[in-house]
Amino acid sequence: MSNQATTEADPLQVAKDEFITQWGVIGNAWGISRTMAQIHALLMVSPGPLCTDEIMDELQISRGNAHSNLRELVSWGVVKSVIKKGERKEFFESEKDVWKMFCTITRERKRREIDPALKVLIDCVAQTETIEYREAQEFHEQLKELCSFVDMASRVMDQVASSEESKTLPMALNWLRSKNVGKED
Amino acid sequence: MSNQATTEADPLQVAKDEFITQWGVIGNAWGISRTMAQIHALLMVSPGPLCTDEIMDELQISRGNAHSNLRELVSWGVVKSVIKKGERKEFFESEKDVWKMFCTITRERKRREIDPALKVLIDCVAQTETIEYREAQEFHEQLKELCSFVDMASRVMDQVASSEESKTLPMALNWLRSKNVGKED
DNA sequence: TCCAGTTTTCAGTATTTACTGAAAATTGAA
DNA sequence: TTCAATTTTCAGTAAATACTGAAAACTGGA
Repeated sequence: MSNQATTEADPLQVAKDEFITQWGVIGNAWGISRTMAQIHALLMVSPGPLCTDEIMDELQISRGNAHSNLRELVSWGVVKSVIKKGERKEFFESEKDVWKMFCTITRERKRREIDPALKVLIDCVAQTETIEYREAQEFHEQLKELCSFVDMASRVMDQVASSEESKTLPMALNWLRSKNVGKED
Repeated sequence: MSNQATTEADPLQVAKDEFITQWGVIGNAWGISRTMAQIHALLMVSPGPLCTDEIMDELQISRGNAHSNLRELVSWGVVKSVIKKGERKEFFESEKDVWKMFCTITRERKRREIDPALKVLIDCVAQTETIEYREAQEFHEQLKELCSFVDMASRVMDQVASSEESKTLPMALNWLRSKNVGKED
């Protein structure tokens, strides 16, 4: 069950391993492949950049697997490749600022998941624009609501992703609270 | 490729089929099984509740498949089972208010995805509390930041889920815009 | 109690996704 | 240009997930 090549009982190493393993489980529950989440976790808690072989060794995975998941992480923008001078091989390092990481992921999810959905919905709305019997109009209304909701969500994500301050989240929380007073169940 | 049992060229039916198919594709991109998303779409655009057989027939899927995906949708809270008087079988109907649907899903995702993640992080933080050399402290700091971020996100989701007004999203958009003035790239 | 209608379960199978390991391609130093 | 280091690709395989269909369990009326 262990992901480690080392068998030592260094408490720091143990804690890191535990974190990496659990982050993999979480990632999996979020629809991210276990390995990708583990690589991300490993890079997040490593003091410096790591090369492919170190990652392969640490997580006991093949070169191909490490390679493709690293590329995927880079394409999401949460991991950057760095070249150390004198060294020929590529090293990888994770963004460590949680808020920046969140903004990057938000931007990317919007682009990959929300935008295409919106496009589909707009097409469907257009298709039913001209049909006039009653059931068609109900359908058309339902789609329009979905559409404007997704559109709104898309705009919110744009704004979130471009607000560079990590204070935004706590402030949003207060703002929401103030709008929800007396609504506890 | 068609999901339909009927072959008619009714433009409304065509548009609905298109929507159902596409919603399946979208759901898939979001980590929801294609079939589950399709059943949800079908119920969203049906004028009244449908029974299992109607769904099986419409989407050309087996009873077992329809059954388990319907249970899953019910457990998410986005579909309700209704019993028509006189009829012995169960019917299913989707929540149609988009904002309510969003709140329900937010609540559920928080419970299933955020809460367990937070628990794991808190455990890891506790484990590294007492180790004192420098690298351990960096790791500990990194975890604490992650932890407080996820905790904050969790609270935001709570608030969003309990704000019953569909106006909340547009208002949030304005609020974010006002905080982001002059930040366009 | 019996039974037809209906829901639930689940072993077997199909489909999709993830991973391996080795061969091919690329790179840059000499 | 050569060559060793490194990255990339990809056919084959393993693992995970989704689905089927039929049998078993349940339900309420007669």
